[in-house]
Amino acid sequence: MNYWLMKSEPDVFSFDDLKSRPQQSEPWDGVRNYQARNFMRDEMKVGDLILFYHSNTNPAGVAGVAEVASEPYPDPTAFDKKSKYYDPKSAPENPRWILVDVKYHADLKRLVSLQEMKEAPALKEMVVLQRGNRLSITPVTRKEFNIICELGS
DNA sequence: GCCAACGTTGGC
DNA sequence: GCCAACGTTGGC
Repeated sequence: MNYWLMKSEPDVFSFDDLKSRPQQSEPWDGVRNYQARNFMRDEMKVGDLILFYHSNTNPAGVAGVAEVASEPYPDPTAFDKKSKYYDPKSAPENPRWILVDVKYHADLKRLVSLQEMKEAPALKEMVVLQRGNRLSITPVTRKEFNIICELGS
C-alpha cells in the first residue's frame, strides 16, 4: 500500500464535496503536469490512501483522508472542448492525460494546517514541504501519513 | 493582489 | 539543445 498527498483548491473541489457522496468515486481530473500524471498512471493502486490537501485557502492543510478508487484511465476533460482543461494535443486514440478516481475514506477531527506540518520535526522530509514544491500530487511515507492522522485526531 | 518558484513552449 | 518568454501555482 502506498500513501499520497493530493492538492485541491476547496473552492473548486473540497474534502466536504467528496464526503457528501461517500459511496461515490470522483475522477481526479484536470491534472496537467507530467510528474503528477505519472504517479497516477504508474504507481497508484486501488486502496492507496490519500491525504486530501486544501491549497490556496486560509488555512491551507490536510482536511481528510481519501482513497484511490479506480485503475488509471484517460482524463475525459482533455477531450472536451468546453472544459477549461481541454487539451487539443491529447487525442482520444493517444491520450496524454491519465487520472484515477478517488473516494471518501475517513475524517480527521480537525484540519492539520500547513504551518503545523512545517513545525513538526518528523515531517521535515515530506516532499510537499520542500522549498518551491508545486506538485499537486506527491508521495507520502507511511510514517508521515500516520503522523498527520495523529495530529488531526 | 503580490510575487517567488517552477514547468512548458517555441524560436533559433 | 539552449534559453528567454510566458503561464501557473500557491503561500502570504
